[in-house]
Amino acid sequence: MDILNKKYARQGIHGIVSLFTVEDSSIKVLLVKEHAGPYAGKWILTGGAIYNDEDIESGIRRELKEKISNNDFYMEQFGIYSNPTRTNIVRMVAITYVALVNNDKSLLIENTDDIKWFKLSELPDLGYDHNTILKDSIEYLKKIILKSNIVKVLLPEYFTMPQLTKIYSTLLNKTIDRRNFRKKFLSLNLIDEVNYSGVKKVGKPAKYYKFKDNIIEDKNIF
Amino acid sequence: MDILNKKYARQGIHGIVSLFTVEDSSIKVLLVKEHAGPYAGKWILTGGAIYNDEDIESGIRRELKEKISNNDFYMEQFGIYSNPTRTNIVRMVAITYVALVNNDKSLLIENTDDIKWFKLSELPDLGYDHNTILKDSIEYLKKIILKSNIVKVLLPEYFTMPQLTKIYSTLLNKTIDRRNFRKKFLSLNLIDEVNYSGVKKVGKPAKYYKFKDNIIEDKNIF
DNA sequence: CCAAAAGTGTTCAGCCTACACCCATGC
DNA sequence: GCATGGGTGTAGGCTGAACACTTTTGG
Repeated sequence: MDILNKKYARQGIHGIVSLFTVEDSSIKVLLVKEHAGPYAGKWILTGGAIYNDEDIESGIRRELKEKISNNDFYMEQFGIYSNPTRTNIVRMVAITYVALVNNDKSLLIENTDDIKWFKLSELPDLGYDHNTILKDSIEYLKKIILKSNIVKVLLPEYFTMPQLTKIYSTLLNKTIDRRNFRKKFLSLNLIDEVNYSGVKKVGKPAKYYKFKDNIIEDKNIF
Repeated sequence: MDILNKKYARQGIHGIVSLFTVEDSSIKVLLVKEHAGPYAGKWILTGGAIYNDEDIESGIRRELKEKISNNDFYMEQFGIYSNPTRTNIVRMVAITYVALVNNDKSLLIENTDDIKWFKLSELPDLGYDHNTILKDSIEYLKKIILKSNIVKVLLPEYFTMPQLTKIYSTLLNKTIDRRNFRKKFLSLNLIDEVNYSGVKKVGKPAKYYKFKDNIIEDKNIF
């Protein structure tokens, strides 16, 4: 490739990530406010331009490190947006990722007005083509949680069946029969029962479980 | 993005495609011989650098137009190879596609020694990281043919159940029960019976079918 | 009539769904 | 003991796999 040829000059790669979490039974996505350019003032997805000497996943993790304190998240590439008019400075190809992170109150490094978790039911209009990317991300997320144990990052180490059921029910946005879910999930052999007693509440106490180590499989959960 | 910043300068995008076809009950992939650079003389997958003003799919179709006469192929993006050391001139991110095309003898525009269809059982060692990309392509191809009617491009307009079964059996590299396959495929509602009589052979004559128009769905075929 | 190839029907097992029922706790 | 919530069991329907049987042709 002739690097001086105008046809190829001035291309760049954007790594863009839809980082989701679940809090109070709703899904939230991390957005930042754009400072400059044609979409200044608009909310956009996180990520940014990738350096020459890093792969895309590293670039995204670098960007997120500046924004959230928890770096233990699940991440998966799902799309590409290569329309040459999607940005108007230089030609940028967007490589898009879906990510999941456990929420806790201390997650955001700076709790300013320029970075916030948004409920999916209260989304603003996003800059660039990020409305489309986010919509596609949500669709993709629903698909992949049915095929692996990636919700692991959304739960504490020890958790109960009702907790697990609730996460799935929230992410899929539908009611799930707790009795059938229990049987199905146990049969997948992804979790082990642990001897642990949580905080006591009304009703029969729930058993606690933990995910087995390092299992990401392609089984269909539903 | 500051386009003069060295961190971002000199990046480019490769569109790379594993173009498959089926001929004589075997899968073949189109390879070209590399002329220059560190891998000169090696066989590699088709594709190339994407121009500033085109999206990736257009770039790949432009490249393929120079090589094959039939432009009616199915194409789907499946991967990204962004390791910064995968090429050694400038930093190139590879966006990879799987494609399927109907084979006929006049397919190749130039029938030189520098472009050839290779059976998967007789593959040479490929240049760059294309061995990996091709391996991943095959895996991906097997997955997607179970979820849509993309094999349409591999068949004539009117075809029989035995023909269809054979294509699937070849692509998946396993034996398929013709009776169960027939029932399953018909229930998907992707094809219509047509009133047509093919060449007569030994045995009961097969019914002919054609694909319905414009259906690409996410049903699971197996 | 027989072989060959295509098409039809039947049976069984496994899985999902929808529920009824039982069990352990706090008050 | 009773309300609350978690855990167990069962019956019906759908789907896929295995395979016996029937149909239509050529010779």
